[in-house]
Amino acid sequence: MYLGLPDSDSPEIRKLHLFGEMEESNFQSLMRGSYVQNFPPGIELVTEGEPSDFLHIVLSGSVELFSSWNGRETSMATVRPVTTFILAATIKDAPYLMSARTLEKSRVVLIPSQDVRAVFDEDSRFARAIVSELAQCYRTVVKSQKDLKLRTSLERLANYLLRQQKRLDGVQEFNLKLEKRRLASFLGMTPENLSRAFKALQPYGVSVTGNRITIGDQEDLEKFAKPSPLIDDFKT
Amino acid sequence: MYLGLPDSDSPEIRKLHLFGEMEESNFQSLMRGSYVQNFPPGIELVTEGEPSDFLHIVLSGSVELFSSWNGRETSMATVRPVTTFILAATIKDAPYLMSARTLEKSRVVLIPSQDVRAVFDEDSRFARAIVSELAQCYRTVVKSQKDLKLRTSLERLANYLLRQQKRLDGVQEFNLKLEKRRLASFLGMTPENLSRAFKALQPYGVSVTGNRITIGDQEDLEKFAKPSPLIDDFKT
DNA sequence: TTCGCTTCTTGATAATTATCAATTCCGAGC
DNA sequence: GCTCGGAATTGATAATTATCAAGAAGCGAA
Repeated sequence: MYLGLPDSDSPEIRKLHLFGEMEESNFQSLMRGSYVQNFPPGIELVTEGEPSDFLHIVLSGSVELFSSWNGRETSMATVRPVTTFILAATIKDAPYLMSARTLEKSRVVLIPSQDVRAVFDEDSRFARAIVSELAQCYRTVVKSQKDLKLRTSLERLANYLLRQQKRLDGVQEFNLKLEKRRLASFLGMTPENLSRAFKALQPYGVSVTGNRITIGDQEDLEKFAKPSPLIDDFKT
Repeated sequence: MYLGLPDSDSPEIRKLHLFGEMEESNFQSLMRGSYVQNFPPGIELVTEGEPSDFLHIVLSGSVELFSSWNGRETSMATVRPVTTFILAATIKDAPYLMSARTLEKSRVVLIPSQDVRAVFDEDSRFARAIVSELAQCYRTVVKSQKDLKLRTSLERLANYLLRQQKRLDGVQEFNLKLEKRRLASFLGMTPENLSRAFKALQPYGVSVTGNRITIGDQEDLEKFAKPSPLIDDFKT
């Protein structure tokens, strides 16, 4: 009989904001009902429209959130360790609005949604953490919406590169963490367009070899990209 | 000395999901610190980037949420009575991500953010309501993002009209609730483009006179618009 | 290594959307 | 009613972005 999550996995989960402050007994109770699984790349973990039975946590690998309509598909976000996803659907007990698939071999925790809702009612610290996480998610999508509506695709790419650079402490060179076609979809453009956009950024000191990006002159690129904390900062 | 909200306003606020379940004493305490004000049209109530000192509630009139970047501006949402706005910023004690202005003469309640956060910690029912509201907000933006990324402007307009129609119990004729230029901005297009888009929907039975819309053949329009509950439903 | 597959790139073209300029329309205020 | 000014429409044009087709490059499996 299955008795919950392997002990080796729970400490890492406990470290997440979401679970960091809650009562140990409640945490244990959540973990007991959960299970962890390894998936190969390209597996669809979640399908939009289906009931949200589980809160998911990526322990390793990466997961793409995407949506489809009328034969078209768009990448909404990439989830990297260690992060939860589809919290809102779990909380509202509503259908998933996005699908999720593994991009690489990934280790994923599944916590039954009804357990999450039950513990939410018991544990006020957990409740507070959930609120904070949800507010964060909301603000992230709002920023992304502003990015989409206020900027051209070239400006979105330029700002994306600057965000990546900032995340890596301002290094001059770095590798893209996404396949280009997924990056294109995430940025709301076609792969062909992304290719041309990279070229169009050459005059601003951006050069690309495979998935290696070099930002020759950060100031120059910023002068074009005009990054704004109200769109591009992760924290606020 | 000012002693809080006029008694005439609180019942309506109490009716909101957000405040419906909380302890009366906590509700009273929130109301005591709040105040209500009438604004003429076109007043900027909130400016993006500023600290979020108040949770706002529209009691009458309407308020536009919008954002700017690099000299451009886009309409993000319209808030109608009786609804709160900028809850996430209040909860996170983070800067506003959107600005807000009155579209018409409006009556607005201002609740000090720190009071909201304080009561949140005291009152678990209020906390639960906030979570539910935040999750709702989040899901609304995700849907809007899908609308933007997966559809052309013509498809967005068609689906917008169908949503309005549905909201009005399927009436054949109705008035737009927004100026066309604001609708255009909300839909992510220019006013000129919106004008042409209306014409392009004529073959599907849509006719427009001023701000009066007639949907001649709903099925026909739906065949073009392909509405999806995962983008267009309010509730889920 | 080589094969086979997918991704990426490039060029040519088309569709979509934006911009600019000029009317026309409509409503508030006189 | 009339006048004024912003909003909406229309036409012409430009910019942006997508599509289609072909070739190049990269990568894993045999």
